[in-house]
Amino acid sequence: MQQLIRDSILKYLKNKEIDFVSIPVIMLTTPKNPAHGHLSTNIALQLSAIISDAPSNIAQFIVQEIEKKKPGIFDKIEVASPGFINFYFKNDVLYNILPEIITKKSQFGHSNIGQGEKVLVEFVSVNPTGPLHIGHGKCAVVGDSLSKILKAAGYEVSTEYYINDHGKQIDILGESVLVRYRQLLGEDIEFPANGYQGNYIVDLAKEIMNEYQEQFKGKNDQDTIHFFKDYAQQRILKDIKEDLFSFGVQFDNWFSEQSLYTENKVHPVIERLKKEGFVYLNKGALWFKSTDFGDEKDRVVIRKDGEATYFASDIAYHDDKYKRGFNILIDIWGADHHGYINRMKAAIQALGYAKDSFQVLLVQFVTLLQGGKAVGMSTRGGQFITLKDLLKEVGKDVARYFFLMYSHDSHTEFDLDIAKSQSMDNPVFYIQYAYARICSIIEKGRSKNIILIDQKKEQIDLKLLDKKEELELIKKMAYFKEVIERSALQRKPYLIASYLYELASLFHKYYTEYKVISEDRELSEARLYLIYAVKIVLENALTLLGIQAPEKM
RNA sequence: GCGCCUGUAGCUCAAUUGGAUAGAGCAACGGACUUCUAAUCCGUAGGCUGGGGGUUCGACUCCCUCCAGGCGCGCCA
Repeated sequence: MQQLIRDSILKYLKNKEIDFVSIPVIMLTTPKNPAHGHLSTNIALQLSAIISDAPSNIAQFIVQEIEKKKPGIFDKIEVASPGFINFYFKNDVLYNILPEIITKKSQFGHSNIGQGEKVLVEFVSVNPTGPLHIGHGKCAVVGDSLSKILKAAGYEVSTEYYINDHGKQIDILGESVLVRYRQLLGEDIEFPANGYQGNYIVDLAKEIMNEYQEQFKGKNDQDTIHFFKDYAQQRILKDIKEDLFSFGVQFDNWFSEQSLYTENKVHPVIERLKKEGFVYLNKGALWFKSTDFGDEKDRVVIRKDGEATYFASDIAYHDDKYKRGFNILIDIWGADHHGYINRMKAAIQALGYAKDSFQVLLVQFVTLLQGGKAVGMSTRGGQFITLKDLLKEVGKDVARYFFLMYSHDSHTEFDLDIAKSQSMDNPVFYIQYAYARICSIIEKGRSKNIILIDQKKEQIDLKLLDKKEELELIKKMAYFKEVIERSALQRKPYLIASYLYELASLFHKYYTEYKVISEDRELSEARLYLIYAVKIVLENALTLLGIQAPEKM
C-alpha cells in the first residue's frame, strides 16, 4: 500500500519535473470516523508543504495513478478537503481477514517489526527489604505485559529482576530483624532510627526465634549480623517471588548485585571509565563525569571509605547486559527514580553504547482509593497495602487490568471499591463476559449441529456478513496487528487494554442486535465464523495482558 | 531555587505522535429481557482541552510564559 502511494508520488514528481525531494514517511491511518474510509493518508498535505502545489491536486494525481494500477481492490478512493485521501476497500477484501485469523489462531496479530532484535526488559527489582506493595505491582504488570507484546511484535525478549542484595539497605534490614529478635527475648535495646518499621520485621524475628530459640540472645557480632541479614533477605525474596508468581509475573533471570562483586565485575568497569578519562578523584572519592553527557552534576562511584556506590554496581550491571548480547535495554522504574535516568544514560554513553539503546519507562504512582479516600503507603513507615493483600481482595485478572488500563505514564487512581465490584462498573468482567458469551454461542451451535469448519472458508458464504456491526467488527480485528506494533514501538501496553475494551464493546452491541444462531443455516454458519474470529482476537489480546479468558461466567 | 511527570465532561481516563465533528466508562435522566448469559444494549444531557501568547492549511498534541498538583535534587539503595 505504502509502495503504491510512493510510486504514484514519484511519478507525480517526474511529471512536474521536480528534481528531488525527500518524501515524508507515508502515514496510513485507520480513521475513527467511518465516513473517512477504511484507510486514510495525509501525504498530499505533507507534500504540499515541501513542493508548491495545492494538496488537492497532488491527491487527485495519486488517486488516479492508484486506480489505474489496482482497479479490483477498492470500492472507491476519494479526496477529501483539504487533501486527505480516503480509501474504501471492497467488502471482499475486508472478509479476507477472517480466514487469516482463524488459520493463524494464537499467532494472529503477531508481526516481525522487531526483527529478532534482542531486548532485555528489567523491572520490579525491588530491594529484598520488604514485601511488594501496590506500586511495585503496577511496575510488574507493565513490564510483564510489555515483554509479551514485544515478543508478539517480533523482538527476542528476556526479562530480568535485579536483586539489590549488597550494600547498606541490606545491612539495615539485618540489624532491624536482629533488634526485634532481641527485644522479643526481653532485652531492652533501642530500635535503630533508620530501621525498617513494618510488622513483617517482627514476624521474621519471631520465625527465627521459633527455629533457633535463644541462640542469638545478647549477640551483636559480625557472624550474627551476617546470619540475620542473609536470613531476612532470602526469606523476603522468597515471598517476593511467590507474590509475583501468583500475579502471573515470571522472570527469565534473577540477577544478583552481589554477584557483580564476587565475580569482580565492578572495578574493571570503573577502570575502563578511568582509562577513557571519565573519572576523577576529589575529596577522597572517585567521581564519574556524568556532566559530560548532560547530567546536572558528577556522581560518586567509589566512596571515600573505598566502597563502591550503588551507581557503580549499576553501571557494571548494565555493561554486563550489553556484554550478554542485548541491543536494547528497557528498564522500568518507579517515577521516584527519574532523577537517576541522566546519570545512567551518561554511563551508557561513556562506555561506548548508543544513547538510545537504553530506555527507561517511568511508571507513575498509584493512588489507592478506598471509600473515596486515598490510602497512603511507604515501605519504611510500614503502612501500606501489599500486593498480596490486593490480590486477595480483587484477584489477579482485575488487578492486572486496572494497572494496565491507563498509560503507565500518568498517575492513576486504583479504586478498590470498583475493582471489587463484580458489576458493570468493572471493565474486566465486561471483556471477559464478551468472551464467555461467544463460547456459549459456539456451544449452542454445536448442540444444533452447526459446527465450525476451521479451514474451509469456501463452504461459508462470508458475503452474508453485510451488517454494519459485522463490518465494524471485521475492521476492528483487522486493526489488531497494528495495535500490537504501536504498543510495542511506543512501549505502551495500555493500548492493548483499550483495544480490548473496544472490541468487546463492538461485540456486545452486535450480540444485542442480531442472533448468531437462527433457522437460516448458511447465515448462522457465517456469523459463527465471525464470532469465532472475535473469540480468537479477544483471547490473543487477553494473553498479552496476562488475563484469563473464561469460557463461562 | 533547579529538573522530570501531570493538568481534557461532575468523577476516572482516551484521542492512532500535527489531522477531519475532542471520545469512552462511571455518576444523572429516559428506554430495551417469552431470545445464543441484562455482568448486556439504545437514547438524552454534559467541553473556552488549567490561563495567556506564538508557530501553520490545521494544535489537546510543538515553542514561550504564568498557575496548580505529584516526584526528585545523598560519598543511601
